[in-house]
Amino acid sequence: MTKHSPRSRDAYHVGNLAPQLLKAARHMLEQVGPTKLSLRAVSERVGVSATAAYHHYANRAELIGHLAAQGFRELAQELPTHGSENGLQALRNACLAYFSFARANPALYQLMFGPEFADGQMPLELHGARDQAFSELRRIVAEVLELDMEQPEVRRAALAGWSYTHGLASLVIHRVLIFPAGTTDQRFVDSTLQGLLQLFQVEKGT
Amino acid sequence: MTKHSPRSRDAYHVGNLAPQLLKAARHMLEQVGPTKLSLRAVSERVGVSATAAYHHYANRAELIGHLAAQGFRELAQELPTHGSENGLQALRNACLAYFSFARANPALYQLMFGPEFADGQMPLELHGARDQAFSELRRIVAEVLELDMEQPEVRRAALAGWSYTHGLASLVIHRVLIFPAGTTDQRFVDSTLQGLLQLFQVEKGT
DNA sequence: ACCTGAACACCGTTCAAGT
DNA sequence: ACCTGAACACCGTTCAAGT
Repeated sequence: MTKHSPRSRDAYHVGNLAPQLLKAARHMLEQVGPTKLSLRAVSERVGVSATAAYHHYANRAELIGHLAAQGFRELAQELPTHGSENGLQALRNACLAYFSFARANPALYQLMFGPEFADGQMPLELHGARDQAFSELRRIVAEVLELDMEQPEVRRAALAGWSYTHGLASLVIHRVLIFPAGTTDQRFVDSTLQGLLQLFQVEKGT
Repeated sequence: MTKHSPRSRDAYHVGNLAPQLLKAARHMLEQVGPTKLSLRAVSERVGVSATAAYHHYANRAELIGHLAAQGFRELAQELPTHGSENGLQALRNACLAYFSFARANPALYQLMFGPEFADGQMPLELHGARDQAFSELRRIVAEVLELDMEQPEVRRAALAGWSYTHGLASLVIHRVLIFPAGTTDQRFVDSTLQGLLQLFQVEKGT
């Protein structure tokens, strides 16, 4: 009969709210999409008042900033191309890993590269995580080119490679390109890479 | 003294509201960004009640759908690479035109490729305009490859080229890559294209 | 046919107050 | 220190009503 008795959402406060909010947000993100993820809904899901989140995150932007940072960390982890025989293989494998990550976490990927952070303002954590992911890419490209990571050629080539892969992932995720029904990520990435090669074989001839 | 006298917003109704709303929306889009463009604000700007728009567009999605379609039409128009000496030049010029369009209309570009239309649902007009823009790209690639537009090789190559250019534009627009201060669109596109070439010169050696 | 105002169900965010 | 409820300024959208 005491006031302690749980009332279906387990009373007053929960303990470590911050990570719980993050987890709930991550889960809801893939359900409702990056633009429609609301603080109020996330709070309610955790079983806490709508304003409780503001004691752990400055605002919505900071919450989704953490989400995006998490995404970049996971992406950076999956990039390393374990056992690749040669440069071509390493590049292809990185491209494939990148593409598969985006396909597996479409809403998170949209958030990571979406307009929410297009203005300069974004959490430091996010900026760091993003740079680290790009570093991973540069490392791979440096190996392929057999140059030092800091060389400007490496930077340019990494940037170009990132553009290509990001573009492919982005177009598929936003359903601008319809991903062919009967195919695997691997086959699709390979086939499109063939297309790119063909475009440049012509260029070399001129 | 009649009721006809204009009251600063010119009385009851305006005439051709639909295009006026579109125009106002287009203008506000670049100011507030794709996610924050609101029907209410657009309506107020035109000087009309918040609900008036619903007599001309089914909902917000349809309004911004028209906006995006307009974007694809303009993009398709700017792609044709008038006088290009050879294939490489044509490709580069298309890439540059595409990139410049995105840089000149960042919010519109974000809208065109943003999550708003990632679910299957989008206006027919938008779908058509998008396909037409892609057709333009295929035509250019077909010329470069000296093949028929309908060939699957052309489709794949166009898709790859689109991915690359879209990726580059998208990363710059979302400020993932910081566009170098002292540079022009032309120099930036050329430099990055060099990077891509370098990446593939290695591949050819394997 | 075209537009308005009130209303509903949502948002993000602030602030005084409670434990 | 951590959480809540009421409140404010916004949304999209519906609906009955006005011209």
